[in-house]
Amino acid sequence: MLLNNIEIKVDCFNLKYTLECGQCFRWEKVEDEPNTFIGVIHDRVLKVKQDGDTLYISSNKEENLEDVVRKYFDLDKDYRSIEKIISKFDKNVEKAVKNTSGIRHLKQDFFETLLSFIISSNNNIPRISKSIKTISSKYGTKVMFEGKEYYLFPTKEQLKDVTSQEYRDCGVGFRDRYLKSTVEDMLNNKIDINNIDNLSTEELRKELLTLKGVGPKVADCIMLFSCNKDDVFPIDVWVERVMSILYFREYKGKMTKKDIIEYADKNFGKYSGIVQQHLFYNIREGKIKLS
DNA sequence: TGCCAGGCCTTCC
DNA sequence: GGAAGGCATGGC
Repeated sequence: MLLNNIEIKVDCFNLKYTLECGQCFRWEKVEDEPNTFIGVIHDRVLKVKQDGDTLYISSNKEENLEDVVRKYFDLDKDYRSIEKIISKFDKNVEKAVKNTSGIRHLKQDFFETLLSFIISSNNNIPRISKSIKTISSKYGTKVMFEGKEYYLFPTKEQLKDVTSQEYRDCGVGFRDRYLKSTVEDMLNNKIDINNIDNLSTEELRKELLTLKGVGPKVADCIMLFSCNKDDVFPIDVWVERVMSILYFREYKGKMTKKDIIEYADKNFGKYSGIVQQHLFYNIREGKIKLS
């Protein structure tokens, strides 16, 4: 038993759904320990177990542990009320939320999320995770936890001299030059990360789209999973699929991304991102049937 | 073997 | 401004 174990009471929170719904890539399920995950976030390793309405947390770093966890898992937002509100949008959302209640949007590190979702484009989750793990172990800071080595995601300074070829050696494929270019831009403070909270969703999207490898989908994911912007609606192949089935059946697959965004803005509004995440997870896990 | 993956960039109209 | 093609790599 570690000295820095803490317990936190939670409501409307599902650890498994939150970590396995595709918004993060650095958590692993612990074998033989039910509902327990280990992940590297920000400046530390976390081991988190959920048992009912209690989280049991240990870490290699005690400093501000509860604050870090509360912020990372967005524990101070009232998701129970939000789920109640969005469940009234329509029967599809109601059913999806019922299936995957307790998904929360993480507040992940901006730089890590930026690079992770550049890597995610036209890629699959296992390979994305593998590439990020390789980059971290090559260039990030080593930390020890429970006798094992873990690596923090590298800072932009730690990636300063990494070449395109070296990124490619980490398995990122053609995205190598996007990473190189974006790291350079971040080193030159092209985006002021201290000012992100002061920007509107539109202002921030505009800035993100100036980075190589960041298109509309990746920009929306970054804003949703690291900037607390809940009013975005990232559209990937899965979301296109689920929207086609649930809301655009008469279009027979001919609807455009613009059609989908307009529908989300009009019907899901400032909760678009939360609705999106439930729909995404439902279709990907087969909880909504393809037909 | 061919298709797909949490798309984006470039080129060409 | 929109459409089409190319792109690394691993899993199935």
